[in-house]
Amino acid sequence: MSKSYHHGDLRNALIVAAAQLIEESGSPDFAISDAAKRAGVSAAAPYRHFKDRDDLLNAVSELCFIGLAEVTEATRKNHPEGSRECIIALSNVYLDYVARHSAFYNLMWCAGKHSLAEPGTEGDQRPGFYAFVGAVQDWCQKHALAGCDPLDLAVKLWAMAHGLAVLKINGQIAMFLPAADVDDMLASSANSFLDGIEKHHETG
Amino acid sequence: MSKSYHHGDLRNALIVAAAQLIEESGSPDFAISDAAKRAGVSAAAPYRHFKDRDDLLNAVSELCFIGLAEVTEATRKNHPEGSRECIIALSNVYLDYVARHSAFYNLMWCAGKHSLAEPGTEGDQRPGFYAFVGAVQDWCQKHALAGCDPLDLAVKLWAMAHGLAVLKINGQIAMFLPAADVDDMLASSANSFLDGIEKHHETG
DNA sequence: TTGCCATGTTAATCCGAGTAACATGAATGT
DNA sequence: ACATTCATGTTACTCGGATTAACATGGCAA
Repeated sequence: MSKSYHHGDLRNALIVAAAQLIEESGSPDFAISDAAKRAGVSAAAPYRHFKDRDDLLNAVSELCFIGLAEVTEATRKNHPEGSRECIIALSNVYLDYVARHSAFYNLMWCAGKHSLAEPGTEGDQRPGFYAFVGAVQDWCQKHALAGCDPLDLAVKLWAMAHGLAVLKINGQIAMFLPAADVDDMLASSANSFLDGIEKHHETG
Repeated sequence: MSKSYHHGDLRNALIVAAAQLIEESGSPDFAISDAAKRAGVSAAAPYRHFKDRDDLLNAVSELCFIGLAEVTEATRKNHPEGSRECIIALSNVYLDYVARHSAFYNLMWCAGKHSLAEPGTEGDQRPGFYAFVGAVQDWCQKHALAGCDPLDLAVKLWAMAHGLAVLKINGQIAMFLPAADVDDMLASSANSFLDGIEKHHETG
């Protein structure tokens, strides 16, 4: 029989269903009961696998972070170590990922909504970022910029990509610069920034 | 009598009550009925002034944007025209405003939650940003950087400030750089960026 | 004064989150 | 094979809060 009393993989089915509903509606305000229906179970079943709504949302969020880590790490491998190109590529991949998953933006980043997973735990959100840190570290070493902190630099570049992503998602870029290519903006932002860093180390 | 059947200024009272509840709880998930209670009216009264929950939330959001525009414009007036200092100060004021109103962050910026007001209408969110654009424009002229688009530059700097604000609000900065001063990070980010722009115009 | 109608009120309805009590069946030990 | 157990589902609630319907008040204009 195709439908047994026990689902078998309901937890994951619910996460997928929730993700689909979020993507389809463009907002995280779906009904648990709809996710349950889509997974073919009753409205109460989800509570066997998730404490409450936020718990399910967190699981979806983790999925997103895993996806982000994957593309980020893959990108780093495909670019020369220590190259500025690698840093820019990572920034753009980040921007694209965030923009393409804009419906999940609130889940992933919005203030205090969902608890950040603790470092070292399954949902640790840092792996994706550490590809970034590594690339910046390589670049610093290659360019003999011993004085600068790669972590600090990485966070600044990250903020740059993130800021553009948010403004893009919210339509602010389109409002002020209708013809702009956000990828280009990010690349030139990062380039100017890195130029500035290099300049500082040449003259200072 | 102090309490008449008709409130007299219920619309504004509700906006204020909602803003208070959001600030007190740190999240925009307050109950309409609580806002009504605080304004001293019944739970259904708000619907005479707001179509639905989102409509009230939008009104609160507009209030925030007005506040942002005020501090931004004031800051611009208090700094030398065309100075880099003015640009940095504006960036920091922006960062501070967003961080101090983090409970309102979702209302103001989060993806598609609330419609952006149309240009020229009462809730037009651009005035605050145009102080920024103006400062960047002054700087470009003063430094004879004729080739660069001030609007483009302004958006990039804005994204920088915004990105750091988001990462700060969400605790990401604290996670990766526990000792960091985000204001300093923003200032040095913007300085490196502007250094890079200048360098480009010197050499290119 | 008389009536209008914007603004309030009370009393529903509806929807969706979460819980309680019961049901099923896969796995496990005898 | 058979009985027991417990994770996982089910149905049938409760509850809060958004929204609406029908009625009430009173400021204001003709």
